[in-house]
Amino acid sequence: MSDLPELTDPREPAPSAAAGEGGAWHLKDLNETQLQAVEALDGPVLVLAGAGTGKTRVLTTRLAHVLVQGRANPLEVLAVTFTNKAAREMKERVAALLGRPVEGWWVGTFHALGARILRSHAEACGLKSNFTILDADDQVRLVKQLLETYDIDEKKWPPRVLSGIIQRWKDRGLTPGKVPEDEASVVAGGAAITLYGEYQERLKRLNAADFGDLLLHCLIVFQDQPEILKKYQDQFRYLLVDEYQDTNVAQYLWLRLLAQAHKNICCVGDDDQSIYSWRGAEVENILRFEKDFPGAKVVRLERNYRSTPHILAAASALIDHNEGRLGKTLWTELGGGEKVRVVGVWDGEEEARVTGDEIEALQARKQPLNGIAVLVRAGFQTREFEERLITLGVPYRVIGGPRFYERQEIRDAIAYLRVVAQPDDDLAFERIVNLPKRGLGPATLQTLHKLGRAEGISLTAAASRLIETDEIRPKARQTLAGLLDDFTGWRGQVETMPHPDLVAMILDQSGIIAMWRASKALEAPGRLDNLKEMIFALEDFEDLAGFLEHVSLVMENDDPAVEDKVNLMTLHGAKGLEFDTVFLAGWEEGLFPHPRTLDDSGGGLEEERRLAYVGLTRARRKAIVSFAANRRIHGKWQSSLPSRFIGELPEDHIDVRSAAGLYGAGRQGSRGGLGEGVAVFGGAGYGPRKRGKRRKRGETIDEARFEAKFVDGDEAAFHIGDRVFHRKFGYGRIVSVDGGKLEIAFDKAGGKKVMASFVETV
DNA sequence: CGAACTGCATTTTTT
DNA sequence: ATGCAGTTCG
Repeated sequence: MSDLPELTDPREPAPSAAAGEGGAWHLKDLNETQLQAVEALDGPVLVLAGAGTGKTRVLTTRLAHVLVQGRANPLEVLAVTFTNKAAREMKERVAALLGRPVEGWWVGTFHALGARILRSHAEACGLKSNFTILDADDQVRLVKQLLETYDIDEKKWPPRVLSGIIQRWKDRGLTPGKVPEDEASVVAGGAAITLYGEYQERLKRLNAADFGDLLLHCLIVFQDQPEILKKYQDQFRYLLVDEYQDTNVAQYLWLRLLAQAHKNICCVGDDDQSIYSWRGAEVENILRFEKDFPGAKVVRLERNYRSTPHILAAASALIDHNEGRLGKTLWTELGGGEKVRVVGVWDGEEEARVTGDEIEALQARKQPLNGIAVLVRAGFQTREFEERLITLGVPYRVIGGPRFYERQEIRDAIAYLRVVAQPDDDLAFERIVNLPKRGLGPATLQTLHKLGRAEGISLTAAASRLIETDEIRPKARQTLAGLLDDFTGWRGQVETMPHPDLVAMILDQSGIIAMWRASKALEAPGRLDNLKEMIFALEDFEDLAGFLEHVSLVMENDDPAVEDKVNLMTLHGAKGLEFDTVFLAGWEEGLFPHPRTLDDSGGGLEEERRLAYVGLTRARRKAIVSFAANRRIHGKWQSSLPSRFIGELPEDHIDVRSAAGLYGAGRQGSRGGLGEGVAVFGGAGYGPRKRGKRRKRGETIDEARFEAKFVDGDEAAFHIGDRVFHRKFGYGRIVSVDGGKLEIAFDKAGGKKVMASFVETV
């Protein structure tokens, strides 16, 4: 395990039938099955693409092939993905294959394409073409409002939950009228269905659509207006679908309708990588493909170009425990490589320490940090690794954190823009009517709501009427009039002023810039920076509307992976990525498989297992699975057993290094090789030896050991106002001291709460 | 209006 | 433990 294994030619170009045929330059480098998948242009095709089998290459080559062959022009090709990232990649790679950019084609996410169609036919489902797209946050707010108006107990039916229920119905293509009786009467005591109807009414009134509507409304339009459907059916000669195992019913119906005329639909996916059932995905779609599209050709991509034989064997054996798979047998011609390492440690801290040491060792051997990932089941688990990497001074990035456009100040700013662009957008109006504080409190808002509801008009409209009356106090009336004037003024400039200037002006005149300037909150400077950044980002868009569409549909996390950093992310976040070395942390019962998934009769467990499979198959050369015997979850210490998935890994392909006794005695199906007589972990050059005494399993751990870090640390040496240095955040000044925690205003990174042990005075 | 207090839940995440 | 949301008090 000193150096990475020598691999026999990782990217051996597969000789194939196409290689020799002149002219088909874009087909060279494909292996035989890949070629089949690319060349089967007529009729329905299902490509079962195992992990690491060159799925993206097939997808893009096929698209290029359709165009090169002159089977269709770009307008006649529909290619759908789930993420903007995947869509972008597809565009780039096809353009690269063709050696020229492609214009006007229909490549995008389901939602973006749905929105594109809907903008042209909005009136067919009761919207105007400038409808607003609501994000998850808006959806919940709206549901909450409805709960208040209908006096439903929010404690009993939290808005988030109800919003989720509505969303799931939409995922299944169900309008309020189509939800089955028996289901409707049961869910949330029958309240959910009523709410769903009202919710849809409200959306229409707001001239808004949520994400689910982008597809659902398309379906309705297609159903009510066959001539519109026909137009698109005829137009799309070739359809290509990525990650088919992740489609929900609405997406399935949408695709099936559009594919009806030419039936040239190619779906690519892997049932073993279906990990999104909780957000409406139906594996059944892929399992049923051959029935849905009679005469479908099925191509299995089974040759793996990514991982070593041990990793592949371990992953295959694991996933083999699932039932109802379409079944694939991955193989590779790669040679060499280490077995999958399975590491048992005492607790989460040790897990982080050991992982960190291993990463440092890789770093010392000049392995790029970008090629290293630590994958965890749940987001909170990244924290321990972060802390460890910070102390080691190893650069890292956390993938999947909060996103730019979800920040409060950005959403506030956007709300202003939304009201400018779309005066019916009550949700946005409400968000900013009293922001910054201008004395338009709940009383005024209530009056507005009442009037709006009575007259069936938007809040903006209600406001302009209200200021003509004396139903509200003169002061509020004046302020409101001023605000409306501002909006009118801004709207008047939309056409004439460059939009970044306009937005800068709006942010200024609205007072939100001044608000943050005046704020003495720790994070205020950072917020101002973000607002500036947003104005800067506006340059990239044609106009305000284009920007708003981007914000609603493309809430992306584009972290340019240019810097060399270790990647920390959840298993879900890792799908579609690959790394030389993958650390799979926290493989314990009670954490992974996650208990919340286990009640659902077996299906949940299988999805967790697929998640494990996804994790393992991310690794090119090295996979290290770890589990801790003790872990603190939600502030409580608990001891835990190794995940059942560890027991499902084939003995011949794993290398177990666990401290003796860390496997609980009660572990079922434990094999002799595990737990007893194995090299005691820590004896083999694994960095600092544990201090403190060891406890018996099940006994509460010595909390003092953790306290100690702070007590005998230099906490006492910190005072408010001190200048300090932090490895990650740089220089800053202490704002408050709370035991082992410091609040620091960093010069660059803004306000943060950090552990005293991670900073030093300067 | 804002600070302080209380109760409560706490997987995964895209669009 | 922690953070968030809702409530209460000054």
